[in-house]
Amino acid sequence: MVLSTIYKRKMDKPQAGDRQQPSAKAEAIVAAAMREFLAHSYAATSMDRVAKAAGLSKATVYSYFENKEELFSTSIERFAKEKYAAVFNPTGDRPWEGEPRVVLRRIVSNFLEMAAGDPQLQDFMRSMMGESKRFPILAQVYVRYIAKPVLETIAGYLASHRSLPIADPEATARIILGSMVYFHLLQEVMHGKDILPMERDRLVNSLVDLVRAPLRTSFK
Amino acid sequence: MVLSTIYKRKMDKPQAGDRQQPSAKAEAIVAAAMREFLAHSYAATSMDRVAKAAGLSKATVYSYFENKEELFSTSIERFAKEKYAAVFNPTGDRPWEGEPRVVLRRIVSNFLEMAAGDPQLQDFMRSMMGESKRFPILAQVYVRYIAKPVLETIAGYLASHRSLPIADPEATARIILGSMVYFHLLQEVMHGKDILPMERDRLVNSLVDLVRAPLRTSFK
DNA sequence: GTCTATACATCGATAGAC
DNA sequence: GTCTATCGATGTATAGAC
Repeated sequence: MVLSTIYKRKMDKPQAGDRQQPSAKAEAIVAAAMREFLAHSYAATSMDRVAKAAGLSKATVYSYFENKEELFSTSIERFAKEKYAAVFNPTGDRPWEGEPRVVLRRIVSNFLEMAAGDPQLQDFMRSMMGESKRFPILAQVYVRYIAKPVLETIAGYLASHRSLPIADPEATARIILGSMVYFHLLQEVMHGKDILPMERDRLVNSLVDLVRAPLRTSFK
Repeated sequence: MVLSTIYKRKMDKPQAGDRQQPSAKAEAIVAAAMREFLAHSYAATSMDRVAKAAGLSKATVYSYFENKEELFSTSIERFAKEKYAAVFNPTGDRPWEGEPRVVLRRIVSNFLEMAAGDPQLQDFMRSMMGESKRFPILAQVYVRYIAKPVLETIAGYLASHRSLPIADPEATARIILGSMVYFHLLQEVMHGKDILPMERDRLVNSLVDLVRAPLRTSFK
């Protein structure tokens, strides 16, 4: 079930067309809530704060959303789907064209650079992880709309280039995405870059080596 | 600076020996706080709840710890250091002995199995990530006391077996640990195992392939 | 030293004026 | 429809009794 469909239902004579055309005011509330929730976490964000950020009174906010939990779910789900487009469509017009090693380098490099420079994405990861117990369905929105399509795209690419030495494309996609995300989590989200410094290119190089041409020398 | 050294200082005549020998009551408070904070997150855990779980009054808790933030930091830091021992010393008496592919398989397999069966570890990851903005120093405790030694151990192992086809042991250690942790985050923490099912062994096999002997067949 | 009782603030949510 | 004002609950932290 899509969370954004459970907007508050008014009891008195709902007009036809209400559902397909959310008001501009509801949009402003969601936009403000998105910013505030991401910046200060669910618990530390008061409804007064959201109302003020939206330029409305708290009562008005409550006339559009049933309660705090629904507003949070709606806002974060919206962000997840918008952000997914950014992650999924890397910069550059034809990111998936070219020689496989070049493509993989471009994809990984773009992701790491984009993630490191996007504080909102770091806050989003914090929210997702931190609230995944209280809002399990929201965590699954992340899995379904971000992780799953990205994994499928990578796995599909690996599988469609049979010349690559990849025995299990789906598992290899997990390795590639997992390495990137955990690198981002350690360096940026967990503030580890001063404690565990590492140039992005070293990770990129080692990941590209996953699809390296087999060596000709024998050893062991 | 180690957080656990900033226990509340009494203003009246501090006795020598107080710092090296925390009272049994302080230990009980930390133990109770650890359970409650991990189970319900920082914001959702009240000091009343901690006090009740410790079998003491709230005023007594405040006589041992300056405030909620200090108690949280102390408790989570304690958990991080205790848990580190469990992650770092996998079950089995000699986990690092044997043929490299066998060793790697054992290490990865043990980690994934242990992580999936430990709800407290999942809660710990949620807390670390979720509170990494409000408590950046605590996130760095995770980096310093868990991620760093694990990465160094893996990298050291890879580096000391020069026959392995590993160009950059430190970056490869990031790939191995990142793949394991993100797998755990997706499947368990983010409740993704029903949406993105995958047998652990498929990830294990693909990771072990990282140190595979180079193929003899040429292609492309 | 430990407890009970309470001060003080904040928050989610709503009633009622306009 | 939107606002102001407020209610009731809860939470942190402390004063004061014992």
